[in-house]
Amino acid sequence: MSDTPESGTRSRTRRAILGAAASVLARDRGATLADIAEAAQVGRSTLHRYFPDRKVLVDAAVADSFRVVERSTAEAAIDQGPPLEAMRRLIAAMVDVGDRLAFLFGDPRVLEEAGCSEPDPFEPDPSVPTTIGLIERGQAEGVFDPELGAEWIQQVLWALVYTGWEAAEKGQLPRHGVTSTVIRTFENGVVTRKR
Amino acid sequence: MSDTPESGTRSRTRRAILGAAASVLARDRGATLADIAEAAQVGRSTLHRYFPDRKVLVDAAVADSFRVVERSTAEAAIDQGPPLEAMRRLIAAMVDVGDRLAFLFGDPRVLEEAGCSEPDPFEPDPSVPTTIGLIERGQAEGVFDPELGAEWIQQVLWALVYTGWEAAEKGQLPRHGVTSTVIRTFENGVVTRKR
DNA sequence: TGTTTTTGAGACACCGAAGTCTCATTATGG
DNA sequence: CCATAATGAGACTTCGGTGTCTCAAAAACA
Repeated sequence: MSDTPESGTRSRTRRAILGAAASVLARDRGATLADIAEAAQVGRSTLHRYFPDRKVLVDAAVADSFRVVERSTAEAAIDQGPPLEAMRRLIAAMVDVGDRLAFLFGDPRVLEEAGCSEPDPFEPDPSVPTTIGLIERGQAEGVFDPELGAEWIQQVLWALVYTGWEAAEKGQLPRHGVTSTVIRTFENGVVTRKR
Repeated sequence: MSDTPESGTRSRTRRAILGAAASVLARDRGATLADIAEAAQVGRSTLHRYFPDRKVLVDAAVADSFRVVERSTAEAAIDQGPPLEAMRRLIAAMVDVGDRLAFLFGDPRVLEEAGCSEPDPFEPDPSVPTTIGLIERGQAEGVFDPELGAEWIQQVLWALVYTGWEAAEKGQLPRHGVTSTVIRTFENGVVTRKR
């Protein structure tokens, strides 16, 4: 239980590896540990020194990305204000951490059950506002389509953010336009409607 | 050029392998050739007999899935009738071949450029109606949001169909409800609107 | 500067999947 | 029913990624 605070150098190296892992694996699952080490500008030995084996690394990267996404989405304060506004803030926050999200999105285990603002399949902390909560609130207020399941809407949210990130990644969409495009699509779909 | 028509048995086996490959790889890239062989109810030797190495198999499976998707979407006759109706038929057709689509969707090479009704990055056949064509027609007629890029709308289409397939796969959505849910979401997004 | 920490390069064994081959067994079709 | 086509099981080799270890160089720190 007496965890030495870890030197500044070490924690910096650790973060570099975790970030590289998320980034590389987001673009290519099945990437090699050597690939990740290279992206982190670190020797393969060093990587193994911090993370004994692949599983440990991926687990840590998942947990880390969760924290990053959580931090970002927490700032969106999705339990505050009108659901529509809150959702827009949430989408912006998600796009901001697109690569982390893409990584999590691509991981089979995480993909299973996806509560966005809660740490994994742990028991949901009632004090932390969830995406599902926001969606249900919006449905209750008649803002979000009540005929669609809340989980479905959440899946769509993830899918659209991911698609936006991917489009930007491929240069099909300008970085700065992703958020507004995703929001517009998420809210209205693709069909033109009067008012 | 003199390709022997191939015996009925052989072509049946070949199809079984290709189908199994698409199905298995859709759910798990990185699946083993042994996994695929098992799913195809075929010995690993037989698989290698038909497809010398993994690359050849995957390439063939991609091409085959393309044909399947193409066949299905061709029946939707997306160049006929009102764009909205045509799009609904297209979505239904895509959902019908969801696993093939999921397989293609998950393949890095195919994911690059995605003309849906044309055979790969080959030069587009002007006689074959494309998804992009349908979208642009819809935009011209004012049915689809003209402020969204046609490619973006296509990406969204794929993403939603994929998400729907995945939801059904996980039992989150009943099979029979996928098409209508995807259509509804695609057209209107998730926000409730007056008329 | 001297000491300790941290690192990178390389050598090595290990393991699982891929690919090759043989041979006996089972279908298929004339 | 026989000849041939097709298959499956298994033995075997190859190959690439993984994980372990050593040692000298570089960086951090006091």
